[in-house]
Amino acid sequence: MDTTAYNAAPTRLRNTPSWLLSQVTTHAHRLVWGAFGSADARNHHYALLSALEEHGPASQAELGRRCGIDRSDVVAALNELAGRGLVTRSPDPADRRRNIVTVTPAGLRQLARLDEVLGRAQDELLAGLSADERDRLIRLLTKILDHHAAQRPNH
Amino acid sequence: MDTTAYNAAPTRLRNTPSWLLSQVTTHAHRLVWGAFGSADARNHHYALLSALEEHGPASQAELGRRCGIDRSDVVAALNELAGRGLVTRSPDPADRRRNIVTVTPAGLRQLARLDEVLGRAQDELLAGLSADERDRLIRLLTKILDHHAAQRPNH
DNA sequence: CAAATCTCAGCGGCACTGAAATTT
DNA sequence: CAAATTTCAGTGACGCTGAGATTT
Repeated sequence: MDTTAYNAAPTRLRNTPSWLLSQVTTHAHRLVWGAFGSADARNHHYALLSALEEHGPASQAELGRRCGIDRSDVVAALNELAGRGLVTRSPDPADRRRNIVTVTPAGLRQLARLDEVLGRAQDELLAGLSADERDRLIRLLTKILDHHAAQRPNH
Repeated sequence: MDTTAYNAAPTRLRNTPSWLLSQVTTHAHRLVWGAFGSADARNHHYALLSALEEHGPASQAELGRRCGIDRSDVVAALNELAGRGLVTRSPDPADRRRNIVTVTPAGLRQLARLDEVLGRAQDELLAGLSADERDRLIRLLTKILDHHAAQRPNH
């Protein structure tokens, strides 16, 4: 007798892309959460540190746009990062509505740590796929994302 | 100047499968939520109705296992479905720990309604992909899911 | 006794809304 | 004036935990 959950899932669900996506994303979330938890971090922290490392200092609104994080959640995540000395917030003299957020050396070290544990989580997540299949998956997901980004520029 | 969010996303994120998955799943959730909302339903409702339609009456624990829904959330969703006459709960005479959950004719009509709106949401979600690419995506996601189901039988 | 089932109360990450205060 | 930015308070779907009561 087959006792696995997914093999017994209703045909309707197994044929529905959005259901497959959410199931796989749940697995991914579990793995990444475990990996980041060992470094006391969350998804938003990694995204924000990545954006700051790649593009340099930025306003909170810009960070939110780049990472696809709501303005409100950017505030909360930056509070946590700043509280631990991983980023600094300073007023923008050129536009006093804005904060300029900058990543600190400690923030860059944390990012490197997260890169490592995150890589291992990806390997676990995709353990069932060949290198070719992983490439194809990334390309397909990127294509969907780009399509919707074109339909729905910024939020 | 390019003002789209996803094209500007950090390279680290765009190369991380789990991030791509969660972004696409967020889009999917928005579309499906909108579709189901027009029929006053949620994801769990569709999953449970699907399982009942395909496999016939079942206990709550079995429904949870089949659909990948936590026992606790099964209770809540069935409360809502039963309250609207879409399923019935009756004690199992053969094992009095269990309820036997059965879908009603109204539940089947609701399922048919949901099938229709859900199909349109999938088309929107995958509008950027060819039929071939959609097939490939489904196969890749299924392969990941089956791999983890084998590693992690039930829950 | 151990294990399974149903139920309830509650938590936490994440996406999101609405509104206020400030500045452009 | 309208629009953008930061911030806060709060909501809601969803995954999950722990515990109690009942039954096998």
